[in-house]
Amino acid sequence: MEAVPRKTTIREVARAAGVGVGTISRVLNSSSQVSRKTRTRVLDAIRRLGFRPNAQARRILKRRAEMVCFLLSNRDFLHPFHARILQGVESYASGLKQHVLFAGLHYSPRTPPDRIDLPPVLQEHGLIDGVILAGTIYPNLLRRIESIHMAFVAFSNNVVGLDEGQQFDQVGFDDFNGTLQATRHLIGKGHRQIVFAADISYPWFHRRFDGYRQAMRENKLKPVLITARNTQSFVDFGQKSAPRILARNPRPTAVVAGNDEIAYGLWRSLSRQGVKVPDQISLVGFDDREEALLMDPPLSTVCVHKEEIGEACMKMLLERLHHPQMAFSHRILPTELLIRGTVRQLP
Amino acid sequence: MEAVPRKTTIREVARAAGVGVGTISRVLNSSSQVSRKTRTRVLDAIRRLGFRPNAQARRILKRRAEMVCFLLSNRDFLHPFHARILQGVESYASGLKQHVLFAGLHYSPRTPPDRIDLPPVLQEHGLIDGVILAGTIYPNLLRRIESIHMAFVAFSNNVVGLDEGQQFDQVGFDDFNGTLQATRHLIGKGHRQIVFAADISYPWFHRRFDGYRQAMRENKLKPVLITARNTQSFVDFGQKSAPRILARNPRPTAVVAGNDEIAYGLWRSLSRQGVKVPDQISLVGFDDREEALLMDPPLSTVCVHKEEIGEACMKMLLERLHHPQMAFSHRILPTELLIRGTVRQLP
DNA sequence: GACAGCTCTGGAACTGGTTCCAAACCCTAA
DNA sequence: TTAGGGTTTGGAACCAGTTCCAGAGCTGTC
Repeated sequence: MEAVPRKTTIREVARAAGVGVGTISRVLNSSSQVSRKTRTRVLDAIRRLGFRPNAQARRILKRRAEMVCFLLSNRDFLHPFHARILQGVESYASGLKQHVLFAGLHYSPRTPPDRIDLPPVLQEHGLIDGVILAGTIYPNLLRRIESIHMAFVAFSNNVVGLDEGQQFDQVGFDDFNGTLQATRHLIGKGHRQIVFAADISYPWFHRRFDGYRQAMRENKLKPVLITARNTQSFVDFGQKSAPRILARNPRPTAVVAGNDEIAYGLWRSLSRQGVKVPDQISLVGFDDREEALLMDPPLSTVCVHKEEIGEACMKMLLERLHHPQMAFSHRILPTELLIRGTVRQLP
Repeated sequence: MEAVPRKTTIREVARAAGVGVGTISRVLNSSSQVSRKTRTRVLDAIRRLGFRPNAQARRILKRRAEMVCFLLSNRDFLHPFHARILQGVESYASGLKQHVLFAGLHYSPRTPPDRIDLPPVLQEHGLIDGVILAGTIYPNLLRRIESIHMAFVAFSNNVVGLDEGQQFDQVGFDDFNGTLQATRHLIGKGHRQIVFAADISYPWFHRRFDGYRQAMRENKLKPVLITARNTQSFVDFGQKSAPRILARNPRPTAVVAGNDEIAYGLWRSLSRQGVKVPDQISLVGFDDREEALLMDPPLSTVCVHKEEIGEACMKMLLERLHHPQMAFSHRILPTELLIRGTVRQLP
């Protein structure tokens, strides 16, 4: 361990190695021709002086920050779902020597775009090359980001209230086919009385409902939507919708829940009333959140590869940065049905 | 919306406002004296040209990146516990116009310090001012960070295998007093047969066990440690320790679980065997994780203010940066006992 | 009217890298 | 020995800010 090697500059290294500053730069960027002899001499000096190039200085010239921001909007806590997307972004990014800044933002969908108070990262210029938008995204935020001419990619499943015309880069997963597949699976297991539980005023639940409905219709079955009122959370929604499901006549043999939290609430409420899952009622969730494995038996659910979403967002953002004129793209990743313990084969 | 205001520089603004570059800089940094008249003229030009100063350039001169890195070690996923710490860091930081980079790292406790392959952020120089270490921290990582002369603060509860001598800035919460308080609470409710369930080879569980033991001893009660073998997770640990608890004679009336996941596993296993919580056995957890509220009834647990930890880490790191010679500090935040539904008053 | 003392301002020099051009160098062939 | 080609190298100019110093401008007092 040597003593405090404070801020050695490229010029000092040049002097120590007896070469010009340009040569040091060439060695550092392993670009173009430097003779083997000079190269080792330079590398030696670098090691001796404990030199590490100042990243900021390079960035000015390169006109690239090699940094992107992961912006989580309107979430008061970083849920594992988004945390995994963030991790996907980070692990892909770090492989390409790109860095990821984390920032949070709270705003109202009704604030005019130019009034949205962006976090400090987005106020400065040149700090980041682009943004990945996660959390709930309203059109005014999109317009705000556009107005500062910042490249961005949005995680599209939580985009709300978008006027059709608006075009931008987005990555999401397939809500529709997820429930379509899950419902077909239930039908394949002999179920006929299948209901769907969620509040379809959320656009993603609406898409999931459409998938469920499609599967029901193609089998000439009647789709039924179950909702609950005055709920404080998705788990609560699940709990409150349980009695409504049990009250139906004939009683449903299976439920497609809008997401795993609803499924969890449903399961808890059902078990409390002595209704066994899957013996008396089968259950399928969506998202593959932590709750799925906390249930007993573990929940069959539609799995979303969150890290992959993050990776795809980062990849798309980099493409945008390299080709600013490129047409906008919307990538939809497939989902996967995870068969665990909450679906029973009917006789 | 004006058309593409690409990279306006301070010199262009100076020309537009008919002043020198120094004046622009002075206005931007709201430092020292600039006459009211000139100031408004400059601000006007800035607005007209849509000028945003380049952050990188300033950083070189200021010798401050105004950026720190949140480094999550040896976790293959960003658990809500750490996610909340990250959010605490970010929200405090952004108030002070500091930025937070997220990075992950995997390493073995046996890798020699200089062999640890740090993420790109830490390899460059001047990109960040300091690091906040979260996740599992072994001594070799601490030495590695020290060797690159980077300021850091560690979240101390997950520091493992530390030789006493090593000094560094750390923030943690009070494992010992948490279980001490929780156990006293149980005793106050009339419980006498209380066991503690966790694998105390983890240092934090050992500290929690010590707190439990202290409470038992000061009431002349015999501490009992319950463990389980071949477990895949904490939840599994809880499940597997349930039969061991029930097998004891006399049967315990209460359990202090090492954390909420163990408590959850315990609860699930107990309910499956028809043992009611809290009617037949009381239960207290630790950490106040999501699982606590997913239980039925919700779990009484020792609450840790995670955002506060993040905030304290950031605050301490900034102090270190301003006073590099300052003595090391170790801040221990208090915990809070959350009384919910899993503790019964004994007659 | 001269001089002191203050505030305000312009712009050169600077930060620590990269880029590029011209010059030096090396080797081969005539 | 010299010309010609490619390779390697030095260093000035640059990027987009900050800092600092000298000087301009203003006011007030003797």
